[in-house]
Amino acid sequence: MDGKLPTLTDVARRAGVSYATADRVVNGRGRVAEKSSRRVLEAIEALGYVRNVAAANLAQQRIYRFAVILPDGQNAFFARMRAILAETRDRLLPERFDLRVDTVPAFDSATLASHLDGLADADIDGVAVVGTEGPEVAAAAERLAGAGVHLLTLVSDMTAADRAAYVGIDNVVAGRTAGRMILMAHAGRPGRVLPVLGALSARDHADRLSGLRAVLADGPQLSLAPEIEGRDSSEIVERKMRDALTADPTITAIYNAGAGNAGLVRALAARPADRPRPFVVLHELVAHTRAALETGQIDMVLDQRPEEAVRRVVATLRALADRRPAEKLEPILPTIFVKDNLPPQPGPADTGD
Amino acid sequence: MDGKLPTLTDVARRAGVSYATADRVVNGRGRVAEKSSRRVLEAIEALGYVRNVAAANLAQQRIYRFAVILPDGQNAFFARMRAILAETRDRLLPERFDLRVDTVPAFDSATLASHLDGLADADIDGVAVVGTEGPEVAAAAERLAGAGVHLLTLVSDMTAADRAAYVGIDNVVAGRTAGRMILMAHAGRPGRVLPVLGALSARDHADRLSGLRAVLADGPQLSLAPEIEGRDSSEIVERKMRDALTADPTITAIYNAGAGNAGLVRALAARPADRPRPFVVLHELVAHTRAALETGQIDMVLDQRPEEAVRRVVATLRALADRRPAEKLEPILPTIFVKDNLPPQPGPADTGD
DNA sequence: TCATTTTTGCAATACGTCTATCATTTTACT
DNA sequence: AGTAAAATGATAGACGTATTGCAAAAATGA
Repeated sequence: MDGKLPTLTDVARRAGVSYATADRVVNGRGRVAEKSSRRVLEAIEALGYVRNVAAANLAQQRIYRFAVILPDGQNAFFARMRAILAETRDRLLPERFDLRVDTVPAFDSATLASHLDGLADADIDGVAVVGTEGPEVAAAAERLAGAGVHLLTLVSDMTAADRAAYVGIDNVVAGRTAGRMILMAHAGRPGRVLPVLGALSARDHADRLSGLRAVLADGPQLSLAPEIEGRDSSEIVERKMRDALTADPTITAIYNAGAGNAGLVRALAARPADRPRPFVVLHELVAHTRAALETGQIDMVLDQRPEEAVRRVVATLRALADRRPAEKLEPILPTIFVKDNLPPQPGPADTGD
Repeated sequence: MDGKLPTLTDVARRAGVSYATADRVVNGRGRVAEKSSRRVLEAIEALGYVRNVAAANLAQQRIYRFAVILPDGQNAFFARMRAILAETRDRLLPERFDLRVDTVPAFDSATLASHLDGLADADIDGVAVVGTEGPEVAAAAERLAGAGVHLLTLVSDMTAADRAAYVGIDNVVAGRTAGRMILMAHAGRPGRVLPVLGALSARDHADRLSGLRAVLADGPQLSLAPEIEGRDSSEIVERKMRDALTADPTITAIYNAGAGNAGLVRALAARPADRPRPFVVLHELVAHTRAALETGQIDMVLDQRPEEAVRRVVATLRALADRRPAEKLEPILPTIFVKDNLPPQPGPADTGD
């Protein structure tokens, strides 16, 4: 490890070929005899040559152009995601990343599709989109792929579409984890679990619920109440939750696979004073779920770590743009928050490198 | 975002000064009139200039030379850490990172100190070391700082030393989290918690234990058994654990803040058949803790995410080497594993970018 | 105003890779 | 052997920044 690292010129000299030939080999331009190719590869091996990406990027005037498309609205989770993206954008500017963040109306697959079409002409290398089902979107995704633009799904996957990878948590696993925690919290005693979700048609919510069910089968002393569909709206969740708690006084645990948690907490606070509070598991650490944890109104929050998701989006899109093999993308593991391991700030801030 | 980004030449032209003057401003070389400096900064602002790090690194032939020092031994956790470091090293090679991983005898502060002294002469930019207390180490750390080498502590902090940052989990929080889980698993019923640690003199273990104690105070129905000192050895842990379980049949939960988990599981398996298994919380997801989770011999594993630690070490050392402000380093949040959210492979593999 | 100091401009070289062109050599095939 | 095709060599400019030495200009002070 003394002085300097070998350059491609060193490799060429050692292989007994010209720089041009060595370059043809390492950049796979073809038109190289098998014998020369082998000698170059041997020289690379022997010298421990590694391509200098700084020099390469400079020579190519490489600019990575990526876009992330998020649904609009006042959703606290996506607000957090947006903040993380803004920070990531600034951090990556000096390395010639052009990371734009676009917003489209939520659940509007037609608008999303036309927005994707717009990106195909914008000289973009890769796109990450929060998956929305729909034939228009699938068709737009296919057109994108045709235009050489790489596509990832973020947070929520979509089925048919031609996406390179999904970046997000495994929602079945998340539901199973919630179920395991609820099971533990009953310590073998009987109980009744009330599931809440946004809509049964939302894939991620349905997955979480099925994970919950699978694990609760381990504890026959636990029964499941009929699920509440809250449309991710605080008002609807609050009203339906009040009704459910009144109708069924035996409920010992609540799992909300969706949003609308502010209403859930309000309904809980309004329960009869003599009734013990059920064990409550929610998703996403944002201002109000954090507050509810701190004050002991709920017990646990599963957080899908948007920082990690953003980091993986950038890493994966970059790998795809470089035609490198993208790293294996295992699902992100949700972080489990209780009142005792809350990070200093509203949301956890991971570092990136 | 059409064509190309502004260069420092563009900035100079716009500011009405020469390239040399603009360069003096951005690189703080002094000898620039206040007026010129202001005009350059305005031009930078107006054009949105960002320094091209690829070009800069190329021109400077920058090589980041970092070293990580790990304790030797067959410890499964550090074996995992070593594997992650090896992978990180390969991944960073093309970006001109020279990341070496050294091994020193565990708990041998004299050898560690002399090893650190060796690094001071090795033209190294930064070092991360698993903290070991001791005046020799503190003195060596000071000499390192004097030689302009940045020092981080990793996994385990050390008190007096002159380190730039600590990268690792907050062990008090980890203990509190374990305590909260144990509390939940008792669901209000009485119980007795048996704490295990390597040694009371180990700072991280002691911190975890104090966190546990703090939270268990919330549940007056839970009492604490006298802690076992297992020296992180499976044999010692097994023997003492057998004795403790025999002596005190009322134990309902076990928390091992240290290592030696293989012995712990063996002792558990040897308990009288009629005795219900206590609720068990351990640290670090490695092959045998994972297996014990899967087979239902234990309930929960707190993992300190060595991948994240390695990523932060690299990011922080790089920032320090570049004389950039290092990002705020919040403690790493341990991941909570139960049998339902285990990653596909032996250890969780996060991606880095 | 003159001497001195400070500030600025100019020019050149280097970093390692990419890209392209053109001439030359080697190989393959009839 | 002769021709076509394939492979190789030589070379040069570009990318944006760092770094340096030296000359020229401007500001400062007496």
